[in-house]
Order: sequence, then structure tokens, then C-alpha cells
Amino acid sequence: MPSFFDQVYAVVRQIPPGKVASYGQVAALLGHPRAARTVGWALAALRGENDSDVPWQRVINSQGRVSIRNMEHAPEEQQMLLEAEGVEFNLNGYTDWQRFGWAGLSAVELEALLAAL
DNA sequence: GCCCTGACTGCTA
DNA sequence: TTAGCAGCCAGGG
Repeated sequence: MPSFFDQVYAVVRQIPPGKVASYGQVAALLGHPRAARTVGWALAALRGENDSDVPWQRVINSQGRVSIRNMEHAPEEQQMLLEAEGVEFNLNGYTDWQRFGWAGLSAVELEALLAAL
């Protein structure tokens, strides 16, 4: 039985370049619409592991903007990484959820993904 | 098993 | 748009 963390990482790895998802969206996919905080914690744990293949920068909050309280990764850095992938931000630091928001996974894809863990 | 913590969320003002 | 508040879930000590 994979831990919640493993499931979070598996889902985040499915986010294609140029797209972004919210913490709540990832949590909802895993069946826990209220576990956004835990998802954020799971991604925070990746901070030290630079060799990880999890695109943590593609996960932002529901308001469409980055919200990092981390000393090692400034919000500007995450925004810069996303812009390099094609995601645009307006002057207020908000991204266009309608254009760059990730649609998520289908029930079938999700099931196969979690089964692979 | 209890308590604390955290890169969140939705609502109200 | 920003600020304050309470509810949520899982892992670590």
C-alpha cells in the first residue's frame, strides 16, 4: 500500500510542461478534497532532493499564484521555471487558470497510476 | 496513541 | 486584492 506521499508524487509527475495544478486539485484526485495542506507538505519534503523527477513547480495554490514560504526557493524562482515552460503570469503574479490549468486525470488513468505504485 | 506542524482552501469583511 | 479565521489530513517525535 503506497503512502499518501507516493500517490501525490505520482500524480504530480503526470502534469505536462506548460500546465499547472493546484494543491487542492491533486488532493481531490486522490480522494481527499480537504488534504491540500498535506499535499503541500509532501512537496515541501522534495525540497532537498534535487534529483527528484517530480515537477513541484507546476503545483500552485487555488488562486493561481505561487505561495512558497520556503527560504531556499523564492516565489520568483518558481514563477521563472514555469514561464520557461510557457506558463504566463500577469502583472499581479496570477496565472490564467483557464489557459494553463491542468485538466487532471481520468478515473482510468488514475487507477492505473496508483496500481503501478 | 497524542500533539504539533505545514509550500492549503473557502468564506467573510 | 488582501487579511483574518477555522477546518482538514498525514507524518514525525
